[in-house]
Amino acid sequence: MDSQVHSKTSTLADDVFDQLRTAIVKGELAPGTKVNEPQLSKQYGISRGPLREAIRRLEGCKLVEIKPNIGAKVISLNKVQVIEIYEIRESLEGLACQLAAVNATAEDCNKLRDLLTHHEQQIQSENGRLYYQKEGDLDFHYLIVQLSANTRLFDILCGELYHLLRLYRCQTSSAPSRPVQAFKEHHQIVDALEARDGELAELLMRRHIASARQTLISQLSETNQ
Amino acid sequence: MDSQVHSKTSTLADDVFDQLRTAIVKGELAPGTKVNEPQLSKQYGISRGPLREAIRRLEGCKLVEIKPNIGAKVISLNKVQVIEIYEIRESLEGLACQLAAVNATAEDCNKLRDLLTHHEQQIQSENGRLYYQKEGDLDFHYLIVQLSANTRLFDILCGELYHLLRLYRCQTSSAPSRPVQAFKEHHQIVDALEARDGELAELLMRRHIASARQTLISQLSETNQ
DNA sequence: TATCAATATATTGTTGACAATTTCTATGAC
DNA sequence: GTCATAGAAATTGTCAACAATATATTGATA
Repeated sequence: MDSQVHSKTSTLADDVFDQLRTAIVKGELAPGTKVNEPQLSKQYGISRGPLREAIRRLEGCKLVEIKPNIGAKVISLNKVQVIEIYEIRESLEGLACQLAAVNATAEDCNKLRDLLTHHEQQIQSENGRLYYQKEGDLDFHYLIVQLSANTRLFDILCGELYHLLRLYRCQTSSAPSRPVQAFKEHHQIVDALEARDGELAELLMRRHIASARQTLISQLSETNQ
Repeated sequence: MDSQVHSKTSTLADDVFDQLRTAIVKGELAPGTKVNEPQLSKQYGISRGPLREAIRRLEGCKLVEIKPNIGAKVISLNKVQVIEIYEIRESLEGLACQLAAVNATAEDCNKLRDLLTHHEQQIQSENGRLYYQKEGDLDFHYLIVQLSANTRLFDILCGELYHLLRLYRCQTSSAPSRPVQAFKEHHQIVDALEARDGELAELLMRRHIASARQTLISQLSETNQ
């Protein structure tokens, strides 16, 4: 029964990769931070071998940049790069809506409604507002991408781009700046999905993300990071 | 002058990563192949340390899959996954055209024309036909993505998805099946770019890729790989 | 002959040591 | 005080050895 009690299901490199990635995405390892191997190997209680493997994997994910003989640095995004990501999001999440409109069941749509209702409740209280702004927005988008049933699309958006946006939000301590409007738009998108109107859902989603991008661009002209 | 003659500009792990990635994308390391560490470390004349780092980086790029205590395997795509990629291409290359229409200079458009003319000449001879089908098609798309000036878009398409398509073409020994029609469509896209009509360029590109996807889907119903 | 267990071999995972390079520090010249 | 240089310290790159696990082989049994 417990025949695989002896075999480990993960390696040290895998574990540390997960921890490092989480630390980077959550901002605990701030963008631009140098990755110090002796320090981290002590901190995680492992030798430098598996640690370096984890760092190389992060390099493959483009979460750190390695320069020979110098070391790895946590990536840091400037506003131009974030705007690039928003352009891609607009395109890809439009696709996600199109596909989701075909796949989503009534149950799926209810789930989306529940999520929005829950966010609405959270947004009432001031601390909840913070919660919604920080994570809730992406939760909604996350679910829709799942409904697209396109695995690679999911990987690109939920496994890469959303991580980077979280990173950037930590980096700049910024939150989505139009939560109430966004909330309304989210409901409209679910309306379209329920009506199985993929074209409309795509249009609304693209417009939704384009608005957020516009907000970012206007911020760009103010400060210059 | 030659003060940096002593410092290496790349590590063994970097070099081997490049070689392995090329080998995978070119099909020399066939999809599904097990990555044998002792064998490869002998072949490249390095120890297993940097080799494993290179493999971990490939894992980050999703070109190999590693199972603990078992090893790495070169990824292999099935048709469903390729169709997923085509869906994403349709979306992202539409975006690329939109952006390229804004950025492309007259010179850039001439470059695109030259490329197509060159392909036209190649396509005359039978062996050239093979060349065009194998690489020429992607060359055209590559250039347009460059003109989009969106660095991350370039990374996703040219640094990931095109690699995977090459991989798949090697895997199945298949070539794009509608080269003449594609050729015509390419010219139409350049027409739109020259006219600075981003909307039209996007429409044409999306239709162009959608056609290729349709061809794939009809092949899917015949054989089942 | 097929199946299972025990052993042997090969492969992967991990570590610590050493070499190569960079970064920090202190000394001295101007 | 600033700058350059030489040496010291720290960090990265590489390797070989060992431990842990998986795979292959052998032989015994039904």
